Amino acid sequence: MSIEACREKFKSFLADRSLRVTGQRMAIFDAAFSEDAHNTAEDLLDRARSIDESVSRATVYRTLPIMTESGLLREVDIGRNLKFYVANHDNQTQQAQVVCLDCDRIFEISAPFMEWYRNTVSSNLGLTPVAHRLQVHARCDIFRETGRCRHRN
Amino acid sequence: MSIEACREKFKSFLADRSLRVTGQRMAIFDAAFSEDAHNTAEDLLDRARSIDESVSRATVYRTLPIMTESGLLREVDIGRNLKFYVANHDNQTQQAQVVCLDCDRIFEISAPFMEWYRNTVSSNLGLTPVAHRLQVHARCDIFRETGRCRHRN
DNA sequence: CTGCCTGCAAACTCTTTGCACGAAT
DNA sequence: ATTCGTGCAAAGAGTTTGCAGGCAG
Repeated sequence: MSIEACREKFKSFLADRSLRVTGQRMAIFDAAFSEDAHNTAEDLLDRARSIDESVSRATVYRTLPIMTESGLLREVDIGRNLKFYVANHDNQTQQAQVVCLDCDRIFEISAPFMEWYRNTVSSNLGLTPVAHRLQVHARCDIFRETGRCRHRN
Repeated sequence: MSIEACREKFKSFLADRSLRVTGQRMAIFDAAFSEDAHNTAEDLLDRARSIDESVSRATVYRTLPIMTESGLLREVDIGRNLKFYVANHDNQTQQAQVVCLDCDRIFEISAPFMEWYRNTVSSNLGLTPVAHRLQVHARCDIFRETGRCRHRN
């Protein structure tokens, strides 16, 4: 989906919930969609400020959950006391991550079987699945030995 | 594996690494194995202190990574800025969690296909898998409506 | 005009760290 | 006797919150 379409979708989402379409919220949206990467809250604060200088850290932290709920942002938590946020152009939910512990990269991969798995597992327990997380943490031997690999430098 | 066997295994692990077998470390071990539950560091501190009053928070935080590396403890991070620790009697690594967002429980389930999955995915990227995480977050409609479900109360 | 939204700074939670003392080998 | 382990308290990182003023609807 185009950024413009996502932008409109975000505005609609806010309107539907009787939330206000403020300059700060749109600056944070633009920051998140200006780069397809794994951004920290701080990354987004910096980038949002370069669009609208008045954006504060508090507003970023207050806005990220809203964008996450709208489905336009995916929250990626790889267990490092630090969350990453990824623009979610196509409302994808069947993603998994491979986290390289050596070159420190996060690779997004699709994991279509999660749809089936989470339904199976949850219904066995009488629960309704709402989200899942699937991650593989790995090492890059080449990077560790040579200081570079095909993923980073 | 029996607690006693695990206890000996922990002592061997420490010895092999030239780490000392201290009263505090063993108290923390005993705290972790005294209850098969998802314990926070604070839970384990309380319990360890009831065994050996001198145990400090710092030592708990310094010991948990050692126990985790030994394979006798599993670290469970469900994305809440708070880690849980589970005694790992049988060196299990193919576990997944179902986290109920309503009754706030964590269910451990086995996910044997992860062995295959993590190998497949990592080798596609030229990486060596070292760990994985698989979680399904779910809601319990019955609990939300009635305040109780078959899992809690 | 009304009440949600905001920036600021302080508070919070969990975890880590520097230091001097104490205990395991 | 050495050296590693420990408790204490302070620092640290990321995130949340109370408040008074500002702006969207």
